[in-house]
Amino acid sequence: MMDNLSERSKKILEAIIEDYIGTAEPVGSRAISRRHGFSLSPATIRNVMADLEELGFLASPHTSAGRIPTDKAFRFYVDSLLAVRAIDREQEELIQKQYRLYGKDVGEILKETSRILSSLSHYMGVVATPRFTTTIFRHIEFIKLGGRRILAILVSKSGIVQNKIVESGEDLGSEDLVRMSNYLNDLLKGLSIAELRSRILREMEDEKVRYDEMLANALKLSEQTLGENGTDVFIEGQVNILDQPEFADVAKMKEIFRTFEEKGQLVSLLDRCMESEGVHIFIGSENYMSQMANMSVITAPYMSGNRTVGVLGVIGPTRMGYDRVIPIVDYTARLLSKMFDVD
Amino acid sequence: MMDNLSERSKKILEAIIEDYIGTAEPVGSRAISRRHGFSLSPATIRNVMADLEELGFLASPHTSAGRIPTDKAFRFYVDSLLAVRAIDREQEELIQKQYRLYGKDVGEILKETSRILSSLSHYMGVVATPRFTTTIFRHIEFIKLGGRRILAILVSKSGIVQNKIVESGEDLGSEDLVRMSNYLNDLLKGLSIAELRSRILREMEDEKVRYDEMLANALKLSEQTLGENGTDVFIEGQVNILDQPEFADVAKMKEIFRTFEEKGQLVSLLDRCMESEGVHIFIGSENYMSQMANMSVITAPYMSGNRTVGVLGVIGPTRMGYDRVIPIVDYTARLLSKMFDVD
DNA sequence: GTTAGCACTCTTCAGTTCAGAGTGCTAACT
DNA sequence: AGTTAGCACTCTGAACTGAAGAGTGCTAAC
Repeated sequence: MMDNLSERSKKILEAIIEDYIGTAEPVGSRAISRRHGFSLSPATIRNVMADLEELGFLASPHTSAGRIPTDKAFRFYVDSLLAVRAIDREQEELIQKQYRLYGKDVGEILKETSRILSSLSHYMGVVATPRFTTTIFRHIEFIKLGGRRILAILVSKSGIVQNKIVESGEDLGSEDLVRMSNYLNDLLKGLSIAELRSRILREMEDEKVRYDEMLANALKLSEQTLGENGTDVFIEGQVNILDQPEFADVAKMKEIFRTFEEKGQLVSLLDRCMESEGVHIFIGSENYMSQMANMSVITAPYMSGNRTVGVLGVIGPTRMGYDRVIPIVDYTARLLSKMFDVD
Repeated sequence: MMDNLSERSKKILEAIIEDYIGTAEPVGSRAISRRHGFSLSPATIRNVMADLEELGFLASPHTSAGRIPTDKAFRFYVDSLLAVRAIDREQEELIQKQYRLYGKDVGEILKETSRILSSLSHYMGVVATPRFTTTIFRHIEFIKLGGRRILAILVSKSGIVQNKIVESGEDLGSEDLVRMSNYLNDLLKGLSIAELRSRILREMEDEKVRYDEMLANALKLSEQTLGENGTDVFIEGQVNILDQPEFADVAKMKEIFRTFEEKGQLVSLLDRCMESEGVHIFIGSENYMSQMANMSVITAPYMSGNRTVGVLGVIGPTRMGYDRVIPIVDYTARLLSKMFDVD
């Protein structure tokens, strides 16, 4: 689409975008003709810029400022102009070094991942916690707290732990709970969490369950445990965007922080990239959120085995250094996938 | 100390503080003489204010602005002038209604608590996660992940779950792990986590352990599990402070967000209130952190049974509505303690 | 001890001016 | 036909100004 740009126009557009990425300021014709070796006069550049504006790639804040690339320009840049570098050997090692796997729980690892994403990109790092439904069951355990409160612990094959306080209809002893766990662990072995529910419902119909109260209880409890497991998102490096000049304004900052404090919207945004593999890029208005008007999101799903379980990424201004950030996101997703690998 | 203020001076100081809490602006003599029924002329008020400034209770930003209460003034206000109201019946119900205990894990409950604190106070809510060392052991469980990676799950009597990925020296089967859990659960029953370590070390000396490799392994793993469990802090409602006029400045906001992104300092600040019961208040410079110059912290510890396990609180500007916030913090801490109650 | 009066200081805000940056257009050049 | 120099025009941002307003401190009188 729209690829009927002359070679020269493309070069100039690219130069403008790169200047803008560097400075966050409208770029003028003079600067382009001087800084890049075009051997064209500002006047000529201006003509081209006027054309590019016509086509919707550039916009001018006002008459006598330079021009700013539009979302459309960035999309074109990312799709057609950008040569994504492979990740730096150096950065690769940096990421690996920052990870310390052992002695941490999964939540901490995810938070750490988010932190690493933010510190390498200098933007915000986000990691959505694994959606439990896509993982495979490994273990369930009930522990008696006081009264009828029972702590249910659910573990996925890849080591993700979910625990919940559930309430049993009647007073159950510790031995009952152990029996129940054993029964369920046996019953549900190897199923995906998504399948669990229907399996449990089917089992409830079974004759042997109907006459064994304990089993019925076990199934009821497991149902409670599975009910609605929201995804959470770890956002780190929010301060980084305060360094971006385009947000150096109290009102805008408020809006952004408010957006990310309420994580619901972000979750649904990230969810969109769960399906397909590889790095996704959403530029400005492509996020369908007015608050994200000047922000881009670069995401990649991470997997456990061959199942996508979650998404991670970087959020920054639309004028972010895509060539630099894309490989970081990509590599980090691969690395995280490796950690959730079920050999 | 410094209590040799005349009754009138106190009244005036109180009026100034309350005005300042309300408006965040320097308050002038005229305003005081008018708004509060002092039947004193501005000139008289001015004389008193000059004295109060002399004594270090007031400061003037410049010649012709009004005056601002100092940290010392707020301290005096909180200690001597403030009549802490009991919590509103209405608010009490509001808090209770917002809590939904079942179907959540402890982490979510704490985050929720922090959210509630922030939404009721309109400042920032903070909740430090329980320090595991002060809780009582209930259960340990090992689950085999891939290879030598083992997921260790540790549960305290009050239902706090901690999980970690640990590495075993050799390849252990699932049955081994079950035996190990059973052995440890029996061995460590009823001990406080703090006592666990020495108990384990003592057990390692025991003859029967020396000749049973499995037991030795179990102890080693449990040691790994116990090693360094950092406290985390949930901070919610950071956006709320953006509404405070004294921070409506990009540089200050950056500083504040940076302070709270790095949670270490905050943890050590909160730790100071773990020892003694009841509500603690730290005003401005009392926090010994330059970034907290204009902020106050109101905290209260929460318990499990009769042991303090963590701290929660509210962070806001020094000119916060102490009379309103103190009962909120107090009541929330009690409520959270009740949830961790081991009947 | 209290207060009215008044000179003085300092901030804030609305205008105003001015330099600088960048554009768009026209006419000339290759 | 594409490229370029020249120039008038527009808009912003920074610096300066003056006036209004708020508040103080001091003095002298009540």
